[in-house]
Amino acid sequence: MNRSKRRPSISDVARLAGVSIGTVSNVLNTTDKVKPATVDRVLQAIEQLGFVRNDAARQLKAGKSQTIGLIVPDISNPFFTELARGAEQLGESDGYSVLIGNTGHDAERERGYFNLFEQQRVGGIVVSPTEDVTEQVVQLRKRGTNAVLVDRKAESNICCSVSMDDFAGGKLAMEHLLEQGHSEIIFVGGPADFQQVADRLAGAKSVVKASKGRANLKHIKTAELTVLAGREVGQQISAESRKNWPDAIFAANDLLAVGILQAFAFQAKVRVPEDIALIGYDDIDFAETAIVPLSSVRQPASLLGATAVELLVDEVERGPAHKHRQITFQPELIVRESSSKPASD
Amino acid sequence: MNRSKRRPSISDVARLAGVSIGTVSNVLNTTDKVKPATVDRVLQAIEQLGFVRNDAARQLKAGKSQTIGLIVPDISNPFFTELARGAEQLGESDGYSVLIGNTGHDAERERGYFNLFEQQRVGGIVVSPTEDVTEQVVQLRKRGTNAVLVDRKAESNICCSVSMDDFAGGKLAMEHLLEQGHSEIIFVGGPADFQQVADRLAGAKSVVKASKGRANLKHIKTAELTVLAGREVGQQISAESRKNWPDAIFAANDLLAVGILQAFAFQAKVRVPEDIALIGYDDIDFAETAIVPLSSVRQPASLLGATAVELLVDEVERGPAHKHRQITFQPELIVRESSSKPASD
DNA sequence: GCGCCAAATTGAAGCGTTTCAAAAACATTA
DNA sequence: TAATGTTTTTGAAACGCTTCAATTTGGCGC
Repeated sequence: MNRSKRRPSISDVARLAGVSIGTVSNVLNTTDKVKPATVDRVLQAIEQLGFVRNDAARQLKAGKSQTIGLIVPDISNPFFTELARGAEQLGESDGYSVLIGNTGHDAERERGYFNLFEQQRVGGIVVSPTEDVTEQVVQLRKRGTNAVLVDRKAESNICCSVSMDDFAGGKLAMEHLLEQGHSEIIFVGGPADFQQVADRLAGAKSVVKASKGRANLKHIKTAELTVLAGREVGQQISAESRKNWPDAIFAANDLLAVGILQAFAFQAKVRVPEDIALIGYDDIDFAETAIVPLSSVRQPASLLGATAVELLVDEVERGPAHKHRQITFQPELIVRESSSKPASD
Repeated sequence: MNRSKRRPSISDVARLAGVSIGTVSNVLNTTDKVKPATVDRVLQAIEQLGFVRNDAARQLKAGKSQTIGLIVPDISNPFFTELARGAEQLGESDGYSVLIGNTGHDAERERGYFNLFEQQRVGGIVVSPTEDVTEQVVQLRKRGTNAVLVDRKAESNICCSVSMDDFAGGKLAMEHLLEQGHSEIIFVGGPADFQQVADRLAGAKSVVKASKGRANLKHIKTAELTVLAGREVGQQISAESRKNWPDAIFAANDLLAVGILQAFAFQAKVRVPEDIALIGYDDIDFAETAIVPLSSVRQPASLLGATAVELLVDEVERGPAHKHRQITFQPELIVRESSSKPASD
């Protein structure tokens, strides 16, 4: 109707209902100390005026908001979509909304979201960091905003963190490949300064070392952890003459593995697993339904997100009684067809 | 340090810098009417105290926030991820942050986000609706919050909308399949009450009708538009005896098409496009890199999102001068291998 | 030193809530 | 009826910011 008019406030409601603003506030917050008849009158006035509570004012008074900021490097990666879902679910059950900030691996944008969330006085921040955020977290905390690291281990005493044991995951995948009788193996992944990638590679290397020459590991670096990057590597490998093919490929994540799979399938030259075995990492939903069901190292992404939020909420609500914890989950090997021992060979 | 202490406010800064709070505010808002020396002093005080502006207070005063709420039914669908990206980019260039609410096709959650966003006094709401939101939008608008529909056409006069011509898209795909010489065609998709799906099917049907008996269209309904649902349909079709196979399949979106493709490839029975041609819808990034590059009907998802935000911002900023518009984009046929005419046949 | 103008700074009002001590209304008992 | 206890209601004081009319300061010409 009259779009220019001020939106009705709590005091407009009070006036119309013939009560004080304190009473309206009590009704809004469902305090049980208001007489039912009064409640009705107030609700009616609210309805009539189309009153909607102003969250900014509420927050200003409260000093804190029932919101958690989640910063992730790449929301289009199913691992993070899943992680976010876990965070949202646990947040909701504790009465928090989760706001997602997507950085695209850009440190600048990461800092932008730290700022935005701090200005909004979110209850706390969960971050899967792109760059080293230790200093930022320390500062943030000094100013009174809590933070929890996810998918990255924190230096203890700084803050809580929920991470995966990527080194163990790398070992798991590599040991599996060796057990299957493979010895010439290629690790595909990058950039090298992604901690997770580096750890997985290190885990794999440790197995090679322990095998005392029974296995050999090469590393093909990629600029990204995407399907497209995987596809390029796959084409590159299948273009080699057959004798240069590895026995197996360990991809740093499932997106890469899927890309490799696509390249192989498209050219119909390399058969998986008969010619080259393949294992990925993350066990995204898509792995199971890939053209050849993909072996992978499962990370409980949803649980990671949920646990991070849980720790954060604990910190926010228990205050000084809270103690920082570094939780590390162990990954789990999921064997599917892409890395199975050739049946008849 | 002392985490219990109140966070510093603008007046703490003012006191330390020896100026009035008005001046501090001017510095924060980079008004040019402050002497450089004063600016320095204030900035130093801000630094020293670790002051961070309280956004709630700022918003309360302003009455509006520089935020736009975006409500989508399924953020894990690349179409919506892309749409959101477009919305974010345009929003950012106009100085708005975009908050994303994911409903999972749940009308209850959709209403929840409407409420949340309204309480937060967002600048406006962009929604790709799950249920009919006409009434909600009308109410919202009456109370002073603007909204724009995306991927769904609005009844004119209600609000702006940015949609795709799904009927035309359905025609496009179908005409292409007929041109390739196919006549027995299956449309895969559902639920039937998704407007987009219904429109695409209607478009396809209109072509069949115009063909005067040259073509025949069946409909296999699915409960979701996911890879998994597609896979099931694919298995079902390939399980049929060869003579019951259709010439071509038109999938209501690319996720379904990819699932179908997977089922066919896995069982190595049906060849695409030699045995059955396949076309999807959306042209998600993944379509091009699918195991058989997937023909599709391109929707400029990013542009949809950006345009919706553009209309919303126009409405918010120009107020009464704004006129509602219903923008409809035309989809574009993208022919790839999955539907090409068999080379030698 | 004076007057004048522009530039810089001030400070109080107000945004819409929540909170909480105090007041009012009502109920119960002596 | 008065005294007492209990349930409701009240209303003013924050919360931390922006705004803007009013005031102060500083520069300049005379």
